[in-house]
Amino acid sequence: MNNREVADLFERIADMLEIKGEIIHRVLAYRNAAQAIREFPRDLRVTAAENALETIPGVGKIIAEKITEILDTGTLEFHERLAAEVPTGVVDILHVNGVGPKKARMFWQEAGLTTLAQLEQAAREGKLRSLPGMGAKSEQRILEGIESLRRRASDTRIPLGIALPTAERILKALRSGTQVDQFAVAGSIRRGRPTIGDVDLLITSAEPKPIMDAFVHMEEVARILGHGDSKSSVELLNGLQVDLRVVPAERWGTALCYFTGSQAHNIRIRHLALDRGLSLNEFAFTPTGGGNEILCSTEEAVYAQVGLPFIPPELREDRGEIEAAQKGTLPDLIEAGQIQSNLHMHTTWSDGTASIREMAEAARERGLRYIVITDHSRGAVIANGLSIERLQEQANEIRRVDAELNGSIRVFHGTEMEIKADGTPDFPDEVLETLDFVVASLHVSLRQPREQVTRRLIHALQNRHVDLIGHPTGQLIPDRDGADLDLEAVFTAAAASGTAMEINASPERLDLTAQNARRAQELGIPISINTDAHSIADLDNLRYGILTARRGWIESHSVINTWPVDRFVTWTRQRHE
DNA sequence: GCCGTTTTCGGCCCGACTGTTTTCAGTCG
Repeated sequence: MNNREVADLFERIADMLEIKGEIIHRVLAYRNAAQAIREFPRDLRVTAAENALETIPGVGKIIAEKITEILDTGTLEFHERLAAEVPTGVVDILHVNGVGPKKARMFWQEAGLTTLAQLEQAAREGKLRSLPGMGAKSEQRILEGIESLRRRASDTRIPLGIALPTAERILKALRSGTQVDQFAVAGSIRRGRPTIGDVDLLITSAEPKPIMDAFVHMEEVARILGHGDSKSSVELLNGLQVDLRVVPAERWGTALCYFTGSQAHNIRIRHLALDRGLSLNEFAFTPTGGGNEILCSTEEAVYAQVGLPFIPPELREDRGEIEAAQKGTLPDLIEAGQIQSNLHMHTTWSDGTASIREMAEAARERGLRYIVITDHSRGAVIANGLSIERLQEQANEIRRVDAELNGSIRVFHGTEMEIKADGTPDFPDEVLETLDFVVASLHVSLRQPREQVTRRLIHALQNRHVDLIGHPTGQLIPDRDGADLDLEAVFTAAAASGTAMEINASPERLDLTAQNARRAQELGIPISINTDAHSIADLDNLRYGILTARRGWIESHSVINTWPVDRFVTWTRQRHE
């Protein structure tokens, strides 16, 4: 089992324990462990072999033993026992919006409902309203919840590339015609997480009521989950849940911190506040011994109150940012404005939609100084990969466009070369050495055994013509896990060869992940942030790559896209010699 | 079940909203 499957199993255990009425803190312990495992940057199997599972925060002796059992046997006896007791369908019922552990248990124990279908039928027939605390409205709510659950079952978390533009569009709509003063997208979008559970919007306004009304009556709202003066929630037609909160301007800082999270980060900040005799919530600091609230209208003021400099939202995951802030060693994070180049993009020569000239001009409009055209190589048949002959023809066109643009932006010739299933490069050395820049990527046979797929990448890294490994793991968001790679071995090879590793900015890739990129930077591996654009519009995906890099603590000195063109040319020439 | 510079016990976030309740329980974030 991989990390995600282990995490899912613990999440399931937490569900079943909660339905059983287990004390909430034991339930939360399993949920915390599941979350920690899901985000753990290393392979659990390796960590288990090192006997280091208990170094994962939230994993103690007992859960470590359970992880070991799962990894050794593929099952967990504790889970089997629970599963024999709590029907699977009751766990499904727990996931219906509006149903919590108490109701799931009541439906099961009092009404004998053990599947979603049974619950749905009972609600339709009006049989739930006789149960305590239930009425006609709750039945309706449950029916809607079941429908929503089924809608979400196909696409669980929403990619950042959908959630962020949606959030910005809603804020823009709310701001026209109403009295919105300050506004922000908070939550995991602001932290740049690759997938989003729901959208958190925060505003200040002297007159919130009309804003709330406008919000719940937007055209794209599928249903209203809540509608109050300070908080409203809706579900959009695309399944995304959006929460809108109105806060007083003088409490903007505490509220924005609180709703940006992460939860783990907030808990640490609260503890720092408690050390100073202050309790902290979304409204204010309050002296624990009594006394007046301390209000913060900015996030800077919140951090200052606990003796810290401002911590950028992308770092707020309790992954060392608080210690770094205390020591004054917060990273100087990469910013979009520092990016001078895009080293991975496609044109109509392979599977892109724009010409070389169009891509170059669009890149120039976005402030870039140089680009590399990297169409697919011949092995990528489905993507109209270039034969050696077409590659040579393309070289002529690129030289021509580069000359025509007259230095306003430089255009270089590269390839995104297949790393074939047998590990051999798709072009021979004598072809590669005619190119300015070579990206090598895995597209096929990602499900090969760990040793084999790892060997393929290492082989590519040892080719002196290869400058960059594109989207190293091959993950697709939210559907496909990356290849089962020994990334530590891959990184060791990359550090030795000086080959760059990509943070692919396409919102469906975001690969390397933030945590893997952070590790790569630690090892001194050059990082490259590229859009892998297949169209002009895709060039705007750079923002997702920047967010991911910042989440990975990436500083500008690690990113080869910040280099002026001379340095880039010198670097590639030296590598190819 | 986890955790620890108030450490081996006793905490672990709590407030808004909803629907049912006739004063509050359950859910959610």
